[in-house]
Amino acid sequence: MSTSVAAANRGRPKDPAKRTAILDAAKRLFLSGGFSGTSMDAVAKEAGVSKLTVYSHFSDKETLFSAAVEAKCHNTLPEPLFDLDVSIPIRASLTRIGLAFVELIHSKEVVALERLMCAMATQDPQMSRLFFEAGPQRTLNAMENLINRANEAGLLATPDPKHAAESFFSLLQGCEHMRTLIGIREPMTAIEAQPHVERAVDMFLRANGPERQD
Amino acid sequence: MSTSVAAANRGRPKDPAKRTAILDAAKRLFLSGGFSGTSMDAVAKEAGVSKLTVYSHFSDKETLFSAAVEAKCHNTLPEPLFDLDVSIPIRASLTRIGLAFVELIHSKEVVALERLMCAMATQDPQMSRLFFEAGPQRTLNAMENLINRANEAGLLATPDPKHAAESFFSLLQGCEHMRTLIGIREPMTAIEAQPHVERAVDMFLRANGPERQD
DNA sequence: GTCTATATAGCGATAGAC
DNA sequence: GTCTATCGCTATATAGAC
Repeated sequence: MSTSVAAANRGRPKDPAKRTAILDAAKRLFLSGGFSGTSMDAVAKEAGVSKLTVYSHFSDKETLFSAAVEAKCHNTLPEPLFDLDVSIPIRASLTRIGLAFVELIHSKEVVALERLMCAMATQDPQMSRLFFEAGPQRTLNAMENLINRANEAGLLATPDPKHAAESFFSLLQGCEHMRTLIGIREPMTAIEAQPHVERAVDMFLRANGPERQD
Repeated sequence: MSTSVAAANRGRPKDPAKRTAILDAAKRLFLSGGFSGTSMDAVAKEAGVSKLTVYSHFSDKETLFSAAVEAKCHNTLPEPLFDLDVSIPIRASLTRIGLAFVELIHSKEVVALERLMCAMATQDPQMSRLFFEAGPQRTLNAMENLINRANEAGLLATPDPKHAAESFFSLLQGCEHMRTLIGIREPMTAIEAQPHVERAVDMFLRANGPERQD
């Protein structure tokens, strides 16, 4: 009642540039240091503002964390990648998607985000849900649609497109991605990715190619 | 020089039961709360001893953490599981391994450990290395050996046993394991695991079965 | 008596809230 | 910038084994 809209806009307006600077700083620090490993002091310092300014834009640490993570969750493969071109071999289409996927999941940003989501599992699974639906789930859906269209075009003969999409990305992840996640190897380079993707596509086509024997 | 063996054993001996209690408490708390999320006070309380007792057994927090993690790292599948029985169909052998693997990686203990290793990636990758070599790497090696023996027995025709082993476990992990890791679904039940494993074995045999066409 | 494990209390540093 | 809670860690004191 007492806090009317008019009252809320009184006084010196908040600087949107500072809000952006705070959010950017929070994104960097939370992603690399996690929730408890990042202090509000550090965020303020990184953003070049006072701690009070941080609290004036974001009521508490949890709110700032949520805002930072949400802004980082939209890591997906470009949609045009999943536009099926029936005039080129399906193997080429799958290889192109595979290479882009491997590059994505080995990017510094996605690796850091996945690590953070593992940490959030025991604290706030709602945040993980947000991430998964904004990122991986969209990619899975796009792949399933592509498989359906390839089936209709006779390029594939996949009995179960949903599980086929999951198996394709599982193969692309492989064991190397887990090694990268836990920090015992560097992210895959493009040179390393090529044969890895070819093996995954090979296996996928053996199970789902048009010449498959049932 | 001055601290001889005789001198070290003089006086009131440390209670081994308390050391065990401290380690057990540390294992529980560190695995669920992580390093910075677990206080030495909490460990002392959980173990039912004073904080100084904790420090008398483990010189500092890092040492206690290492001891707790090392004690938890030996999660592997039983070795007899990988003894190839050439008298039963290879599909049955693979299914048995697959079910055990899925059950293992969806166990509370392993999920918590993997989450912890993700958090350690940015802090102490040496710990992750320890975990991977004590656990997953052993399983990968055992599988590679089994594939080699199956090849010799004519049960499989796998051109690249090492990569085949990795692809097998990648398929078994699937997307559901990532969902479990980030906390957006419950671990897979045995009922759910059965068809999942069958699909993975199907795909593996299509690529590596003796009747494969090159 | 001598040595050491354990307990209580508290130091210094740092975090988050305001 | 101030306040308070809490962290890792420790100085002092007590209890127990030889």
